[in-house]
Amino acid sequence: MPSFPTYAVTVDLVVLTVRDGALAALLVRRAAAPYRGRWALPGGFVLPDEDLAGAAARELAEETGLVPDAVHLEQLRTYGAPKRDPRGRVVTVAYLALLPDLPAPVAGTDAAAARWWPVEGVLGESVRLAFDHERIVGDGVERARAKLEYTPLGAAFCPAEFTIAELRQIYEAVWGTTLDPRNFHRKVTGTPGFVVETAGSTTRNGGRPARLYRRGEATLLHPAMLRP
Amino acid sequence: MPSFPTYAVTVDLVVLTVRDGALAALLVRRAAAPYRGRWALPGGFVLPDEDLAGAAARELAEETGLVPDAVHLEQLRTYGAPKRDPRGRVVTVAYLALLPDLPAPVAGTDAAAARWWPVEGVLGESVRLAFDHERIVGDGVERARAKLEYTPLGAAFCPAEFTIAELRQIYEAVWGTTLDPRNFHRKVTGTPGFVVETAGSTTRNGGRPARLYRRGEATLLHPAMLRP
DNA sequence: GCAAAAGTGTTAGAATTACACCCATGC
DNA sequence: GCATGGGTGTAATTCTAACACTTTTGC
Repeated sequence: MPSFPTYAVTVDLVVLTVRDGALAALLVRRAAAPYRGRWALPGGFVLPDEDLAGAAARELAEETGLVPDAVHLEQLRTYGAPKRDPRGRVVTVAYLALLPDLPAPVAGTDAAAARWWPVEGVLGESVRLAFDHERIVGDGVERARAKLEYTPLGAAFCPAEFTIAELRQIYEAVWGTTLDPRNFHRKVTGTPGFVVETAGSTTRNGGRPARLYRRGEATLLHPAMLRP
Repeated sequence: MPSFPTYAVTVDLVVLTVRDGALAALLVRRAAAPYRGRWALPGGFVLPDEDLAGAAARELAEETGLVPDAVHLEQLRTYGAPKRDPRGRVVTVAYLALLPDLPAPVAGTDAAAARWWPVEGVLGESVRLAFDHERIVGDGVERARAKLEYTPLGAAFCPAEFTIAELRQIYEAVWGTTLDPRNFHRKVTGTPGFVVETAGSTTRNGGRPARLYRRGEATLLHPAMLRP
């Protein structure tokens, strides 16, 4: 094997949830240079005997206290432009995590300053991120929006039991649209494996009691639910 | 910045074309250990001042002589399991390239032994690849199959001018199915921006002359063309 | 003329859309 | 009773699937 250049390899996490009717990303404030004081994606170096998904799961657990089974975590894309980190050549493998709105917002151990930011602000002008993280967030959001079309992943944003209207509000927040409640209900309940009816019901949203559902086993939607 | 582990970073290419009615991948025979003599994906180290897509384009040009504009090249996925390369920790960023069937099959400069292999054999038992390359090929093939559904990328496998029937044969080869020629024709010509009619026609496939088309400007198909 | 492939027409079914309307609760 | 949201019915429309049929070439 000839000599070859070496690189630092990190994982960065685009952690998304729906809070207050809006899609939000988890960001941490950088305590050290470069970009000291700027908001950035949570992440860190890949350890020597850890695989990439394992590093992503570890970082997510450190930031949120969540066990990997409870969340959806998938590889997003890898970023490796030569000048993306002023300290040297750093290649980062970005992962996308989709979470229910957490009761204890951020139970991080090493995140003194971590909070949820609406993605509208992050992708607009109101929050400036470190490194190329705004682009990574943008790619993560677009992946999430696309996946809601052809997978049942919208339920990953919901707690264990949820109503169809709550699921619909997830779609509306992620896509930034409104959906017909009646057609949405039929589409979701009529797609085998999308959701499973439970015994319970709730009136937490007012009006007639709504049935509670759990996530189903399906991984793909046929046919897809297209954005309007 | 604390101390951190460093890694070798490579790009590996899943280069696909359709030859003799079958989807085929470009593989090179390894001249050195490990896996000496085994077939593997073309690829190599990312140079210090090169970005990832640039490294992929350079490797592709070295193997095929093709300029980047003429081919479709996209990032596929990154593989970084600790033991995937016995020489040490190597993270590889896989790229997917889609090419027309080349007249001069492999005009590689540094590929003494390079050839096209039908993916059926690569993903079956008849060819054993080095490293985790079989899995990478599998991921690339699945990406290509999926993308034909919702993008006009099938045309990336065709020469500059092609008939609708030739495009249909691409789909049939990639998906391993048969498609109704009449409905396919209507779907392709009826989707704005998928293909653009040219002045020419050809009888190279026998029968009534077929109009020749070029790739259109569209990047997404609405509605998608689903696999049967 | 005949074979072969290109391309058009037509019809039945499936899925989406847009609403009207009824249901079951809290107050 | 009445407001509120949950859920079903139904018709118009669009998209797909299946296949009969016509067109234009080579031989």
